[in-house]
Amino acid sequence: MPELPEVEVTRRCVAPLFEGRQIAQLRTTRDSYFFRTKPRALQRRLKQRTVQKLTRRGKYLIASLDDGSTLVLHLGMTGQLFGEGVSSPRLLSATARASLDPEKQESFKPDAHTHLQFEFADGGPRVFFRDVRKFGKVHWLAPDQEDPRLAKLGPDALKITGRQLARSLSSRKTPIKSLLLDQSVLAGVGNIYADEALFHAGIDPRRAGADLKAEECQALVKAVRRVLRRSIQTGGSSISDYINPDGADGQFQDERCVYGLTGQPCSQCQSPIQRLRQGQRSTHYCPACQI
DNA sequence: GTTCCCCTGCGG
DNA sequence: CCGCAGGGGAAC
Repeated sequence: MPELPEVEVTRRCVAPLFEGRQIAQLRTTRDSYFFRTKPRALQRRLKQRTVQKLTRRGKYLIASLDDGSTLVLHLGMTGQLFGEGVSSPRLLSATARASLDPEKQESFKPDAHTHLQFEFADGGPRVFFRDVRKFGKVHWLAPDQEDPRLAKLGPDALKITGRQLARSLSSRKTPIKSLLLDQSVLAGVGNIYADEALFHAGIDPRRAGADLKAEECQALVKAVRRVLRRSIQTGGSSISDYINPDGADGQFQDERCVYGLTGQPCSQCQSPIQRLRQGQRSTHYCPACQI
């Protein structure tokens, strides 16, 4: 679910809940694919550690700890990281929601999908990591230990230059849409913002990477930056699962031009937005505006 | 390059 | 019942 903007909004919201606080205890669910580091080991490694800084690389959140070790978090498709006290029905499944009394503003209670509960020594608000589909990941790194996945990330999508992009695309016959999703080319773009950026740059998602001219690469990185910045400003996109850690919906979904708008008239030319399959993901684009 | 997998829930 | 979903990794 979350792409760079949602991860960045999440980081900004929860950083104050992590930074400078000592973890007293970590509660977890039972072992699953979610845990790259097993629950027991995670609990042992984090106990008594103080979080110094919460940073972001691409779609990863990285907590640096006071003993030089690192906690790496990825939200996957349905991951939610938020502080205790948030009251939001969207955190719950439809069935769980139905059983809630809408009158009393009940705050979130950890449920079966709440895989991490950070409890702090100051006794203040806990931090929860909830993930229904468990495509999210948590991973602990010893001091100086490198994560091969992080090492493979390309330049952050907010920072990559047209020149850098052009260089990565040369000699690639893969469709540009798929290349935008490739985190080793640039880090942070996912399915929504890839489609939106290609629309704003006027580029057909099926074109081979190597086919893009220098000016088009320039236009594309500008479009990528514009949609990502704008989405961060508006609190991200709330389409199905995502909500801000402060419990509010993002607003960027209202500014979408193509994603999830199959059959709707293009905002520029009124042609119906088309949908197609690339890899296992769907792509949305305007057949008239994007060439 | 595709294809399939991980997992759960929703909506047609 | 089926196909769909802001992700990523591994196997053909």
